[in-house]
Amino acid sequence: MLNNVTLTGRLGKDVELKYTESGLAVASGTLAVSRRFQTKNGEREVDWINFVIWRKAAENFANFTHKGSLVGLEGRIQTRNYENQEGTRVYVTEVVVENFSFLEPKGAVSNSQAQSSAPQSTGTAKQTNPKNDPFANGNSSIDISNEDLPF
Amino acid sequence: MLNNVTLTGRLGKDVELKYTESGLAVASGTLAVSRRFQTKNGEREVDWINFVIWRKAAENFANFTHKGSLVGLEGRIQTRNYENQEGTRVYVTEVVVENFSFLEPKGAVSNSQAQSSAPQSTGTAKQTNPKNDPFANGNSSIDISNEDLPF
Amino acid sequence: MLNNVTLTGRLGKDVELKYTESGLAVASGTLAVSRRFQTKNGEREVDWINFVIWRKAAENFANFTHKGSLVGLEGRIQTRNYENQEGTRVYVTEVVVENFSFLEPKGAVSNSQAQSSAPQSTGTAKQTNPKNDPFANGNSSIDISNEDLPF
Amino acid sequence: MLNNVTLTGRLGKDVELKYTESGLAVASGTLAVSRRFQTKNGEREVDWINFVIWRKAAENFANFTHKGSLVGLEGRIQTRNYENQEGTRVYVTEVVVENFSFLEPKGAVSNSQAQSSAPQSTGTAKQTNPKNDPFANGNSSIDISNEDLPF
DNA sequence: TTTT
DNA sequence: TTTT
Repeated sequence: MLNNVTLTGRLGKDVELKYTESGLAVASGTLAVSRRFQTKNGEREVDWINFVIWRKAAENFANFTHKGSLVGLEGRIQTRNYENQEGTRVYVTEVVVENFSFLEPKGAVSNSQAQSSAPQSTGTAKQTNPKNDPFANGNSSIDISNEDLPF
Repeated sequence: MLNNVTLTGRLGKDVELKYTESGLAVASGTLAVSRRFQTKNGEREVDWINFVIWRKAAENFANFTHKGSLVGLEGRIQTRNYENQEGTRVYVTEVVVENFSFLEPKGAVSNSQAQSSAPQSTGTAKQTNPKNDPFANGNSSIDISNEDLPF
Repeated sequence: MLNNVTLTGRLGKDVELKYTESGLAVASGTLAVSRRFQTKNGEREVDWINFVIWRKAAENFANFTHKGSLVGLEGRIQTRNYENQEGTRVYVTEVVVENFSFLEPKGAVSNSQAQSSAPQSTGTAKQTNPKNDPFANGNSSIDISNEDLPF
Repeated sequence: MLNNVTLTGRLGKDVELKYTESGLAVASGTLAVSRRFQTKNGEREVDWINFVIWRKAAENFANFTHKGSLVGLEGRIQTRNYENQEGTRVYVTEVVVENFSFLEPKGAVSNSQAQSSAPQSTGTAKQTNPKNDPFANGNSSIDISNEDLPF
């Protein structure tokens, strides 16, 4: 069945990069997407949309974004559920990202490198220190060979 | 910001039609969208995606669909949260439908009218008894004047 | 950059299956998508959208659809231009399909097999004779291994 | 039927703002959307996608964008055809924009005001001289009342 | 809590 | 638990 989502927005915080036991990279984050219409009182509400990215793309995304980054995401809606510690079932809806696009003007990202502190195993993103951002205003797949792509 | 969703799938149950205190119609339902890829064991997983439809379109949708109907939905992802009876915050992600399309072959819907039992105030959909489905394989907005459209 | 299209509609004619010199399968077709809104005179206009599908998916699509088939398509818009015989530049806009979904009820496709006449080289689709349609109301990727997928 | 397009890209030139005889504003333009994948020779191709925007939104869009602006567009694919001066039929595929989003960082637009030269009747956009861009990184509908919206 |  |  068709299942297609396209979003632009800003990262609510740094993306979180983890690895599954089998070694697969997964980045998870939440995107702030402000609504088209203002409320009567002139405010603009925001939808906070959770997403995940798999494999090599997860690492790329983590390395070139940070809290506040403006990005575009394409993917599909996924639902899952699990039992939490209290024994109640929790329902999760999130976007599985299949393509992304960096929408920041060139240079904007490098500024943010300072706040990167290279955490380890379960850590937040930013393990590497890209000097320049080749993706700025560009696309997601530069230098990503076909084998690397999870989709 | 851009926020766009397109889905096809089957209704997990009859849509639920309610009215706000101010008299606005709202239909809510959940769509079963089977995934593109099978699991290793040859099964096909399903995403259960919640959605809401507002105003006149809600009534139209409720009147011409039922549990199992094949439909297409267009809209945007919305998130909201509230505190439940136990005092814990519940996070909801759902699709606000802005357009829909009936994908059933003509005649398929009328068969289902038998199982309709016309509940009242808070009730599930199917308040009316359409003899034929003018929307079958067609579109959502037949006979819907501009004033009626919530979008 | 983001570039996402989702469509449902009916095939204006049988899809045309060809092979590139390097042996790649390409299916091309046109989808009739009826518009949401009627004109003042109560008619519903149709957009005729050209599309192409590559590789194994092209063959699957060709084998399981025919003129009139109700399908869902996901992909991206592509533009290209070439010089025709008269030396004037022709601009083409088409959808490159990355995923599709058969929306016909089960059995609907087999009826159409009769009109299939298995043409050769440049020919229209339908080279094989599927008895049943395993995809009906299902998805595009049954029995398609990862190697086969063009996306 | 479903017909949904989402794009991000840069305007190939200033949008062209015209008025129909009945006084409806129409903006037309073309968006450069660079492709996800590079060619073997390391280049990134671009799709040049034509679009139109109607009514008040057309004027807003024209006033706050210029050649090179980074924007997001949502809408649907439309096809039409007409006979040109030479008597040959021309087929047009374009995106009818139903929502848009400015993705430029704040301030970026005002820089471009200098190159605006406010043409008249058939002219290119930029009739007004917005000092600030209230839409920067924001949304399309600020200060647009419901009556103004073409969708 | 789910559909074919 | 949030972004500009």
